[in-house]
Amino acid sequence: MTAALTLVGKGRHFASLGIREVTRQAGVVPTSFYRHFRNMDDLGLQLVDELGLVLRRMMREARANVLQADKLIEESVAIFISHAQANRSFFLFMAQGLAGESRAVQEGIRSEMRFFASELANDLRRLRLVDHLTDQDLDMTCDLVVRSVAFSLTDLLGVSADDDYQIEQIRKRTTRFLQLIFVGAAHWQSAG
Amino acid sequence: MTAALTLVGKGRHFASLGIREVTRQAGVVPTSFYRHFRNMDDLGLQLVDELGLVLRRMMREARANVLQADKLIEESVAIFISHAQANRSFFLFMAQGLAGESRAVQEGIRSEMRFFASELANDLRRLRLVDHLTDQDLDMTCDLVVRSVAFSLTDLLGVSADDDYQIEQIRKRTTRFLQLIFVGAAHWQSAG
DNA sequence: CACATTAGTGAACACTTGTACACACGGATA
DNA sequence: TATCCGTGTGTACAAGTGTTCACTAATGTG
Repeated sequence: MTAALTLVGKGRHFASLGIREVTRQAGVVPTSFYRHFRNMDDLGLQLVDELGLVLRRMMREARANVLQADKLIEESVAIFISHAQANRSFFLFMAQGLAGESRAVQEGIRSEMRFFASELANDLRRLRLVDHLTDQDLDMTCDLVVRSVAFSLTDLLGVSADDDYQIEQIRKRTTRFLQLIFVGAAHWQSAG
Repeated sequence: MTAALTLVGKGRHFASLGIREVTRQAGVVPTSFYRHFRNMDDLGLQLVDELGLVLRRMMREARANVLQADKLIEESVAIFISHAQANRSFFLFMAQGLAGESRAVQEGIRSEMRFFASELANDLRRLRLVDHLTDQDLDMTCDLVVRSVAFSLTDLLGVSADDDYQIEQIRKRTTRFLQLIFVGAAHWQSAG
């Protein structure tokens, strides 16, 4: 699995990886592959599971670090970006998988995103920041937030990991996106 | 090119297509490929160019059909969805290419999206619907709109083309996303 | 008409690919 | 101590891969 991620990190697309290629990168003979996975789709699914762990760690850190509400968005975006940098290959895999070849992987990633969105909704509810929204409207808002962040991810992964200027631009833009969405949410009742 | 799109439409990922595979689908001998393209990346780039045409046709239709402003969002989303259905393979290719293997294709698609967003900004400006926003804020809003719609695209392409119920759900959700964003934009000044 | 250009053909090349099979080693269990 | 069991190895095979080259048939231009 690490070998596959390494190749993805080098710019390859997961869908174009072959069994021999992955085992070669892992420094192991091709037949060993079958000791662990039935095929590449299977490997992809196990990667999705690990992706879940990465996301949960990220949420935990965000909850621990975001103390005062007024900086909530900025802090969260910063944490997200630093995690995306630290696990670049993982997030690359995630971005690829969303429109990938395996329906199962696609569904898995989508489901991780839904989970993430619902956790976000819980947190916001708990912080009593969104009392005027119905549950349904809050879910929608969080869904949109997660999608926007996920899309920013593809921006982020498109620039080189040490291009601080561009990364800062992406951070600012993502922050403003979320601010815009929350302004919308704050005034939603009047238009809903 | 049609052959490549056909394969993508059948669920294959563009990055995993080979020259022989594409020519086979095209009913032509492998060597003929080189009469038209230098390699698969080249083919991808030419597909991006054609994608531009598809998008432009879509914008033209939207401009022609969206007459009264109060239904602007709903109408536009509907037109987008019907175009996405009519050119499923093209949009599938676009969704894949955003996180694809070829940096050039990636950049091409991104640039088409930027163009789309800037045209949208022009239209909104012309309709005098957003007089209170600075150019910069309007650009940001349109960027977010285009991204949200693009993400909905991956939802849409994930369900079968004749699952009317699911498609209707996606249409409604996308519409509400955009409404939320525009509510945010309408009140942006107070928070910006 | 002669000619150049374009698109397609078929054979050939040196590799790479997925997968099967029998086998070998090391650590845990009984 | 003997026996599994998980992991890795080496060999093998049929099929598929990208790319080359020289050849041919159709097209439109002088």
